[in-house]
Amino acid sequence: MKYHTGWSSLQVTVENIIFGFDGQDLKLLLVKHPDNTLKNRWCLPGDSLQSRENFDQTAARIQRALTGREKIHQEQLGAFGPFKHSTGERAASVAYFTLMYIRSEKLSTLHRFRPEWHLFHELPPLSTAHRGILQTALEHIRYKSAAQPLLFKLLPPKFTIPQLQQLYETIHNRTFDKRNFSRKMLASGTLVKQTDKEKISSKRGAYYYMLKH
Amino acid sequence: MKYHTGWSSLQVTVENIIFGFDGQDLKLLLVKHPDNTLKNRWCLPGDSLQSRENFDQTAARIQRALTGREKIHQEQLGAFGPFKHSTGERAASVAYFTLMYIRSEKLSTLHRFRPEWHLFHELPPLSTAHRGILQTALEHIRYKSAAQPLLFKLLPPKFTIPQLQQLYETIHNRTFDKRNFSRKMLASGTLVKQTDKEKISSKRGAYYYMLKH
DNA sequence: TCAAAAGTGTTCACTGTACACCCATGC
DNA sequence: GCATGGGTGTACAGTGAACACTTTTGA
Repeated sequence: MKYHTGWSSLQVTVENIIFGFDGQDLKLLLVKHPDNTLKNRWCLPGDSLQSRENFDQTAARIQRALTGREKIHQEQLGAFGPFKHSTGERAASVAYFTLMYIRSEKLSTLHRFRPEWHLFHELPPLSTAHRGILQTALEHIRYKSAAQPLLFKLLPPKFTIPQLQQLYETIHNRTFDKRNFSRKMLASGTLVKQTDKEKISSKRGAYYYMLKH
Repeated sequence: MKYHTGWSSLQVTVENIIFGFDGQDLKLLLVKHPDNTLKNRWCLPGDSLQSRENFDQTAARIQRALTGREKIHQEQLGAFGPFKHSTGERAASVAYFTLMYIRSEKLSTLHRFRPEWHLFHELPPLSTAHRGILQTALEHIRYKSAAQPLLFKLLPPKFTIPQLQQLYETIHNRTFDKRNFSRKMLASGTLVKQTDKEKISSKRGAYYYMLKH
């Protein structure tokens, strides 16, 4: 055992699972590489560390560069690998996930890697490593959102209970009873009913809610 | 954003939080560096990756080398850093925790880094980075053991309910009602009562239990 | 016989879940 | 006037938490 002597160094990238919700569908942000080996292949957005950055800061920078937004909820999932890449190089990933709501701006105009939102239920093929990371992210989010108000991070400032329920059902891949669901959410005491309604997805319209504070 | 080109490589070590329980006290395995800069300072055991190893394998190797045992429960906590070390180098850690019971063998004879079990309540001073990792490990284990039968991994094949309760109380840093505690543990259906008793810690003696299968 | 730890039951509040009907509106 | 999705209440079971006394035995 070498023990902290004879350091061997490693190529490390920070990969980002960026989930977005537009009030209707759950989506995942993917990019297309401009380099040769992975041309025309959709990938999780990622980058290596810049000098003086730590992992958290790198993940925040990537997310900011692609989405144009600050202060989005972000958590680390862990370190994966090292994998043997198709290029023959061995490299490791530190993976993060991000939860955000999707405003109407087009992403593609913002960045040269052509970031695009993909419907979560219709994702293009990803590499094995990226599929593994995505699977881990999903399990993590399911587990955590069962106990904590995590999924609110995906919602816009104003949202309806049916939207919230749809989001939970997509993530957990099951249905919930709407009476029990709304009772539980309202019982948390963090939702404030607004006076206006969302009238796109139904004739009657559903009241908007906002988070307290 | 460089995006997977112009790789910058990083010095990465795998650090291990190895918890042990001897039926009485919770302990943490620490080592002493043989090199100059950190001489006579207790540290978390860690190492860099050997060629072809992934993070899981490195953690397993370290743990095997120090404890002489295979197949011990091990989970990744995540990636930390990069930190600026006292040597001036920037390096990152991937941290793992391990839960095991302590047999009677002396560790110190097994390894040149003088691994020793330290009482969890009386740890020597550790570096800031290592203290942070340890804190994360504790929170993770508390959170997870509240919902899952994680702490059984710390127990020897034969154990008593009072030992199990003491372990939970140490990890969670609180007391539990012994009637509720034993009822809940027995209700899980995974404990098999033995016919013999542990008679060291009380005159009456406490029945041993084993995990099913 | 006393001290020290082991063992054991009941009650209550809360939480999750099952389940069905009326409401408001645009077409 | 009807189809579509929004909104609401009740009953029951399971789980977690509070709480006190008897048992065993070594010293």
